[in-house]
Amino acid sequence: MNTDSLLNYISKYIDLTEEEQAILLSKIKYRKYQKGQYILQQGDVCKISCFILKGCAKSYHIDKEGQEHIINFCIEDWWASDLGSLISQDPSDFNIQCIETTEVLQFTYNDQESLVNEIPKMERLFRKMLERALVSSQKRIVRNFSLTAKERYLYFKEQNPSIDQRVPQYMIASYLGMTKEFLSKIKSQLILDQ
Amino acid sequence: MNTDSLLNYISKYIDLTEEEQAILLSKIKYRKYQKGQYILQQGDVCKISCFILKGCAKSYHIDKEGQEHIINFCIEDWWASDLGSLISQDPSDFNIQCIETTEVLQFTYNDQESLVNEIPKMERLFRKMLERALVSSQKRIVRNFSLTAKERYLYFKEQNPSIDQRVPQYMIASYLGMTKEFLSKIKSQLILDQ
DNA sequence: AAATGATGTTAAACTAGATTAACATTTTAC
DNA sequence: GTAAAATGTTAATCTAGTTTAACATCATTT
Repeated sequence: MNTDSLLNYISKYIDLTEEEQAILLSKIKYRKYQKGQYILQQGDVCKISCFILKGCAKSYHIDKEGQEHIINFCIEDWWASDLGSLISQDPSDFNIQCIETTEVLQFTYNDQESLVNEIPKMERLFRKMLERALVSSQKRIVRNFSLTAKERYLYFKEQNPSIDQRVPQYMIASYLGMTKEFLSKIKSQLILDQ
Repeated sequence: MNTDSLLNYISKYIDLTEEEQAILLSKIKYRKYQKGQYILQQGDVCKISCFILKGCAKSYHIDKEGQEHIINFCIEDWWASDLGSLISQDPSDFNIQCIETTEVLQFTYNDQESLVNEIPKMERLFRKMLERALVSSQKRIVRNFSLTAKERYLYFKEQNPSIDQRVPQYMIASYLGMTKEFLSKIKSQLILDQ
């Protein structure tokens, strides 16, 4: 179990002693998912947070018309979870499905809460992570309202060149809130523009 | 300075001793804004968080076409701030303007950070607040993608009947990501439907 | 009570993006 | 290496929501 990238990630926010690191790691479980497998299925209660070591997953919602809406791509050094379901323990509205073979370090919400009690400064880590996630979520709402489909794609591509390469185009269209046909049109226009 | 509603709000998340409450209150400043006044202006660095005691403010972004996009309505027992600017100390992309005479309890980010150091369990409060805010922000993104304009309005009205009454209709349209003319059309259709 | 500004309505013309459907290309599995 | 599945493209048609513009109503000030 390679825990370096998790410890490295955490060290950007807080300093942990060797003992604290040991406590943290004692709560963690390594798991490997094959492409296509679900980390979470809509309707199930979310029990875990996953730190992605390697691979890629999509978290998405299926609406009442059966349409898939991608909320996030989860890649290396990101977290995959449904926070809403995790804290309420209500059934989730989201699926999290691996679109590549994906290796994660996971811990349960209970372990996360007891971790916070044993190592109070972990609270600060989670607070800082949540701050950043909230800011980026709010900014996304603004972009969805104020940018055209083309502008949204260009922004996405600029901010996430690696995801743009890595993920099928129809999923990017879903993430950006447009149809795959329209994104295809946008891309062919962009080539003509050059 | 009436601090009951703030203390009551906090008590839903954590228990503070009398001394801790005193420390908290020592960092807080009461302020009254008149209708039309700005708590924050786009381009300024956000220095404070405001807990709303009474009144209502809108936080909004003005895009490059000059269009206003309302991010949130801030009413009693909510917070008004631009977290992104507050944590980065970069110029804000948002305005927060009072649409009623508004009374707030405010504290600076520095005071908030030192508060967290003096009373570590405040970290938990902020974490829990952020968790809820992030969940609701993510759910809003999903709604914006998966619901029609009419459905978004009906959901808003159901969840926020008091804001629907209290705030001019054209601002609600902006918050919901549609034009005021289209919201007007939706509402007249809804009356016919009955 | 008249005037001004803010808010809300209606309707016609328009458009960004969706839908449908047929086809092309790439990847995967056997 | 070929069939099947997954992904991407193109184009015609359609529609949810925007734009524009004129008018109506309500609230506030003098």
